[in-house]
Amino acid sequence: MSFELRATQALKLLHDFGFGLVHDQAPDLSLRQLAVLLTVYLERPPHTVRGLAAKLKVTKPVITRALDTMGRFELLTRRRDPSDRRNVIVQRTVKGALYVERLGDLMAAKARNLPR
Amino acid sequence: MSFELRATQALKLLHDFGFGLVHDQAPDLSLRQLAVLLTVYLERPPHTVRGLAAKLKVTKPVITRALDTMGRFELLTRRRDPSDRRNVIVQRTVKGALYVERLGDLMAAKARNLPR
DNA sequence: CGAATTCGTTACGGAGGCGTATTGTTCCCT
DNA sequence: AGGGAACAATACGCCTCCGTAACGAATTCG
Repeated sequence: MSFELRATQALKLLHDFGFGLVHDQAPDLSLRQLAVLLTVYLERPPHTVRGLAAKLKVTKPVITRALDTMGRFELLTRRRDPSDRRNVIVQRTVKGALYVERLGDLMAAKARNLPR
Repeated sequence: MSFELRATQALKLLHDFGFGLVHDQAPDLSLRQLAVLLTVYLERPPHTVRGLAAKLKVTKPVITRALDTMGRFELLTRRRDPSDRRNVIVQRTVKGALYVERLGDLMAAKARNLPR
């Protein structure tokens, strides 16, 4: 099992994947929002607004708004940190987990159809 | 050279890739715009507004606007079809080719760092 | 030739994005 | 306790996006 993905194959994968998402009427997230979502689901908690902003090198309102939007889709939730009530902890949701899982499956499926 | 990309690996790849793009201050394109761009650069010409709209299952103004935006970044150009002057042909640009190439390279690089 | 069709674009009202600057809480520290 | 720092959210003005509907230009067809 190797991952020697040539650039041309990577492009086709990206194309097919993006196509699948647009085609499926999935919420049209921006690359930034996607990066936030995947960070929360792939990296180790806890995730704060400040931490996410620093990690992505964007301003805090960008994160707040991304959480607003994706929260509306129920892909994420916010919770106040009990130990330091200034902080907001970003949490996963069932819907979000399913959505992320679908992303992975879709991409893996598209990778399977790549020409050698 | 195989492409058995597991879903979890696909997600990490997507995460790293999105991260790289956001980090590099690349124009924050939406998934739709990315799909349009890659279609033009990967599929065989000619590409018309109508054709792209049909292929992506979106309305024509969506394509027009995507061309406006990416045209501003000089990633694409429009040209009137001489043989049927109702049509607009979407064409590649040097900047666009470089940008797309960079996308492929970035993704291939991220794939190389994937855990087995 | 004139009417109907086919293009891409534009207009419109509404929604959401941006960065900067400000606000309200909560915590820290002396 | 009280002043300052840290945090997330909000306000602001501006820009881009959306879908629906209307539009002008070009072509096709009767």
